[in-house]
Amino acid sequence: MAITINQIAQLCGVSRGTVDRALHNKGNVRPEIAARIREVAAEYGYTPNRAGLALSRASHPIKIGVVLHSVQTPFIQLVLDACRREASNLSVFSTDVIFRLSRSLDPLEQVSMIEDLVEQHNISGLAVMPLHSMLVENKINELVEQRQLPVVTLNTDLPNSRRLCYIGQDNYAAGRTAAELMRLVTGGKGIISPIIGPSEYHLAYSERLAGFQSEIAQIAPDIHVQPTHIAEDENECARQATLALLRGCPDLSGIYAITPGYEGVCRAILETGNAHRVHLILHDEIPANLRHVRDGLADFLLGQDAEMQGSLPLTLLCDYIQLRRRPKKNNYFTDIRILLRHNIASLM
Amino acid sequence: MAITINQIAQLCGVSRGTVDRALHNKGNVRPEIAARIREVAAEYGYTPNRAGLALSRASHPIKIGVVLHSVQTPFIQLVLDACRREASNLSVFSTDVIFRLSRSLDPLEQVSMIEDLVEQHNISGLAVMPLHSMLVENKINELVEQRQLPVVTLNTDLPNSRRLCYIGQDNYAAGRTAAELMRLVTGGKGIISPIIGPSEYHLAYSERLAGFQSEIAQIAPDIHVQPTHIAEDENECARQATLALLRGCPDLSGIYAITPGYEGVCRAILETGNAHRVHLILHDEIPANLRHVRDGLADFLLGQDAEMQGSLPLTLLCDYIQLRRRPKKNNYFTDIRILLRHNIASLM
DNA sequence: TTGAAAGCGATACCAA
DNA sequence: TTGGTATCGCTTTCAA
Repeated sequence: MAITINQIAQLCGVSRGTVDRALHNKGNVRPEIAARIREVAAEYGYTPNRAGLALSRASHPIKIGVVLHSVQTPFIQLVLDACRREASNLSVFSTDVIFRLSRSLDPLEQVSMIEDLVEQHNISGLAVMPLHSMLVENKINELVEQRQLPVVTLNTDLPNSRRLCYIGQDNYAAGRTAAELMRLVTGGKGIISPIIGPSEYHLAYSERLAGFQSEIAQIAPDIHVQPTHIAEDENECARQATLALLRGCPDLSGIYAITPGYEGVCRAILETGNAHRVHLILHDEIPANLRHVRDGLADFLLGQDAEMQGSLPLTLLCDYIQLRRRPKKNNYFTDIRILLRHNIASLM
Repeated sequence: MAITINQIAQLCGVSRGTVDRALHNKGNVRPEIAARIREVAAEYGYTPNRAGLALSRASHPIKIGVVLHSVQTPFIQLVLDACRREASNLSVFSTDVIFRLSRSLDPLEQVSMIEDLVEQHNISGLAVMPLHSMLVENKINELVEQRQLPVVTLNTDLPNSRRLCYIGQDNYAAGRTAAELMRLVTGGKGIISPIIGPSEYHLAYSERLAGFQSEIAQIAPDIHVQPTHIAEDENECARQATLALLRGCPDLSGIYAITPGYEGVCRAILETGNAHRVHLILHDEIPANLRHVRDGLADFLLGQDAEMQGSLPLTLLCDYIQLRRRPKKNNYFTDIRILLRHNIASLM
């Protein structure tokens, strides 16, 4: 059993209250006594008991804000689910989580959501899936610098901001992985079209495409890459674009579906009836996509760990706020999961 | 905030002690009052507050036993690390974990380790990586039936025992996945040799081989599978066997290394100098194997989630013991991870 | 059969 | 600048 605040008090011949004040630098302790207390605490490796901490906080829970966008997409739904689950675990530690969810890609809206959490709800930490905009970046930096609020980014990063850390995929590496898999199934030749939705505010998407293109150029110079851009990452839009693509390019060897709208892509392939010719690699480990892999329409699925993207940000913030424990890493890259017909049974 | 035992007491007009006795069936409560208390608890969805639970238990921690074998192998080391980490998290819940580790494959020793934990240490739950032996199976059943002790299996299962659940890979599916990958890289023809250590007491190993063989037969009938059995899952033994294999079969297309001894296999391939001809698929996400993938010696690595295999058994046991919450699933299959050069950067 | 009280570890607040 | 006390939710023990 670790040492407790009571034992430190006894060892130093003072009361618990004094120890508490000394360890939290609240003043009102004679400097030499404070020093002695901190010394003893360090010597015995004092760590506050979390059950005690939680219980004493029961009437004044800590609040953590979560800001997500694109919540209508199935993958972000999974992240949100994981986040809610972890939130209910954290209620054990007397920590409340407040959600602000958006379906749009509007940086102004995101900034105002953050402001609302800070001003109205007095949060002690923020987990955000940031839009790729200076407005958001500046707001994050302001929170960190002027309010000492810990901020973590999830799913998509703003690497130049002053966030504590990032939890999510290395999207560039995911794109490179897709390239290698495409080389394997096509034999390294033919025309491939990545299909990508609007990526202006969504760094993750453009990184996947860049990784794919750069890797194909290196390992399969005989593959011709011809991106298809769609106006919205949504099924009908994706379907129309895929239909046009398949008709315009009958000898297409492969499609790399980078952004949501997967159902639209799959329907278009089925409708044009060349399911057996076009190789297909999809992102996002959602039930519908798993079914397409099982049924043989898609060769591979690239998954990312929704569970970890939802839970780890809250865990890290909670540790930071309660125990002042800084995250060990700057980037917590989640797995780049490769799923095919043979290893998805336990996920369905 | 969930309802507390105090609030239930007030609602029912009795004291906390009475509520406690009623909810835990400790007797000494008038039946009609007990019924009323349980009714109110159910109505308001009472769940004990874990911080309170933990704190009150601080002086009498719950004890959980962990029994592992093959601890000298690098993968089990990772499982053990994860297990230790989770154990230190659980100390928050006033739960102590006692380890019994073995390097051998002796069922008698495993049984006596379990007995020691039960008799001498009075554990309230057991997580075990079981040997494939009736001795172990009977012992597990005895604990469950005669002592109502919850038992979970990890890494390797005894599906016919009365364990609460299994946490680990679906090894048969892992073997099938290896088969598909081998088909991809070899083009579906040639001679392939799975290399496998002693699997008499180690169900996981024989399942991988069976899965591999059955799937190859289905999807790549032109591949000839020719297993190599080695006497010990250890490097020098594996090296000798691999050298003999490569010399005896110069046109070998692929090796599927199923059990530890990977370093030996890799050294043998490098020594005979045909690193560029033989395709290689390895199990186990350990640092040395990751390096072989990075360096191009191995085509694929099949990983399993050591983290989850170490932590989930303890979490589930703790929930079961403290909250009487039964695991939701009979099998918690961990990911069958496919790793190649492009998606391992974040793991190294 | 029931209730009251102490204790677990930490924090907050009031009184000295 | 300090110490004492109440509080959080639950279990355990002792007394009525």
